[in-house]
Amino acid sequence: MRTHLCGDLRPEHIGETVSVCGWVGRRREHGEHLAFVDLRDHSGIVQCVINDDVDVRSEYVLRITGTVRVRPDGTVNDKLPTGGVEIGDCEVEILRVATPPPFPIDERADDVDENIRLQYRYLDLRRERMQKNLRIRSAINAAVRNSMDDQGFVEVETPMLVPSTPEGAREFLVPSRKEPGSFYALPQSPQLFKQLLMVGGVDRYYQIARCLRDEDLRADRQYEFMQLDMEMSFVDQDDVLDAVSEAVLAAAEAATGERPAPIERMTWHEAMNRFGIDKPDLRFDMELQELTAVFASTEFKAFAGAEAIKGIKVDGGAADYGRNALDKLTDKAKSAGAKGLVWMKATDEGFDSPVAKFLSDDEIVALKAAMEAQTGDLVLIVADDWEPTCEVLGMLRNEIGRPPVHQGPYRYVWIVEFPLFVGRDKETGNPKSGHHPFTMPHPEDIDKFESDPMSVRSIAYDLVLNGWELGSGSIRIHEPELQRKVFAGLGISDEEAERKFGFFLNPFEYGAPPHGGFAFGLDRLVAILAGEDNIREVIAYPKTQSGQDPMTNSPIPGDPKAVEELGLKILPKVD
RNA sequence: GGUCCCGUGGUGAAGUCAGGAGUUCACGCCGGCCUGUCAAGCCGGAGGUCGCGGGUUCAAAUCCCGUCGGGACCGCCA
Repeated sequence: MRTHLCGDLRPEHIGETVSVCGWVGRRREHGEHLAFVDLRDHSGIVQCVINDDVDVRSEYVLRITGTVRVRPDGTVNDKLPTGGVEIGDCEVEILRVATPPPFPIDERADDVDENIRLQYRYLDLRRERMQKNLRIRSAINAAVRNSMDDQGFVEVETPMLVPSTPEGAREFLVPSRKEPGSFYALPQSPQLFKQLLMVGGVDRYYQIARCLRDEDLRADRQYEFMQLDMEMSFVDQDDVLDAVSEAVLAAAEAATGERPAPIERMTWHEAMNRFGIDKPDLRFDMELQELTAVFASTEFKAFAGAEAIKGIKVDGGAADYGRNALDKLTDKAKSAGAKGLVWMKATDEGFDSPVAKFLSDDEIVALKAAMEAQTGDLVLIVADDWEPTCEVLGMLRNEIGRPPVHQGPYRYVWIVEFPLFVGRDKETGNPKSGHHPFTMPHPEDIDKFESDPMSVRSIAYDLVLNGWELGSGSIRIHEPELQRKVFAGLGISDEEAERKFGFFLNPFEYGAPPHGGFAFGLDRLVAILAGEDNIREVIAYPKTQSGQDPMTNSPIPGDPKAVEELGLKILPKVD
């Protein structure tokens, strides 16, 4: 039907007779015998000059055949890539008329209520922004596949109907028709199957896998999302990090045209200490400063005896944060678990602060030096145990200084040496897994299992980009001895382990190779590389925060017959 | 489960704090004029249950209560 794409026409095509197909973006009529039509397809728009009286309106679908010609002097449009040429002597074929769209099919729809964009997603997708995002996504998928193929990985598809697993995210359940009362689950990840692929001798597996989790949605979370899932045999941590880095850097290069520098590494402990979070955004400073020594012998009760005292400095922030704003920050700090928040505004003499009178002159001087505080700076201080102190200041640091996620340079970082155990179960008091219970403990820390379990590190790692967690992985335990030891640390008995994880661990008896792997979220990577703050913008048909699809109105009530056939009974809703 | 913000012709906004006739602006739409525009221009027109329900009031887009929908975040996401 067509010889060229609208956005591809250039002066080199002058004189050619071409056919282009697309939608009417805009028409400008100048009486009966002259009209300009901007015809749009995914490649861009081109101006068509129509001398006949043809009734074409917004979003009509046209095939236009005409001659490419140079635009008359003074009418070149520098804003358009095709702006040097136009199609003249046009023969217009109306392939389909169209109802006027509910919103303009251009960048002005960026401001339209997202619910309306999603209700008419097929129109939203016609826009340059969405076309660009879908194509970046496609390019990233292709680059990832190529990179994994080049590195000798084998793509294997794992099932979508899987057994329910006892731990982890809430699952979507699928009722079995043949066995009423029994259910499949949709996979939160191919974890079980990929590790068994290692037992199966696949050696290097990958999959661009759809994963599903029935947890509340966010800007960076959808019920269903895509992961580059991979697993490798006979490797250590460096092998996995190298392989994933290669794929991520190739994807970034495909999306931006520029290959990022090698990805730096940081231990979890350093990330917490310097940035107060395990997914630090390295695009801005405002690092946590160590103040414990400054107040080692303080009289100030809120600081005395605290395990850790740390502060952050907001350059020139004294003027920006009035009493009201500081109260809000304090509330936020408290709701994040802080006992309180001390704010101090640096002055020429010392500090303007409600607590300044409790501090000695030496402490004031030492504090100024430690924070490198200049007049006009705002200093925020938290004193508590080490971890909550770091976490609260990390939250405040992000709250105050973090740019939109797409802005500025891309800062990738590997966070390594995560703790094996994180927190304790409220009921049993047993430690909980940081990553999952099959994660390899750090060999140097194995003797600390009984004496100090919370300090045991693991061979688990996260990949972080601009403060977003892209994904995580670990070296897995492949020896039953060590697995038993970790289960013991988690308070899981042999019987419970057999009941909960036997189907997974028993195959390891047949010769599991040492192995490890990783999975990272493609939606998040695409969003950041496409300059979007929300993964819905890089997903063709996303769900709203309440899990609805305004276009299809799903979810919808089940057909009573189908429900009955599945052996289900719907109970009335209870509050 | 929680905190905060938002809901006004097809679209985006102003009006809401401080109640007084569905008022205003821009875009779009329909009709007319117009032979070089490009977010074309000029003239005219249509289009609204101010998300929904209740309350207060002589009077509610505006105040109060409830509810629905959307968004950001916390919890949650081994």
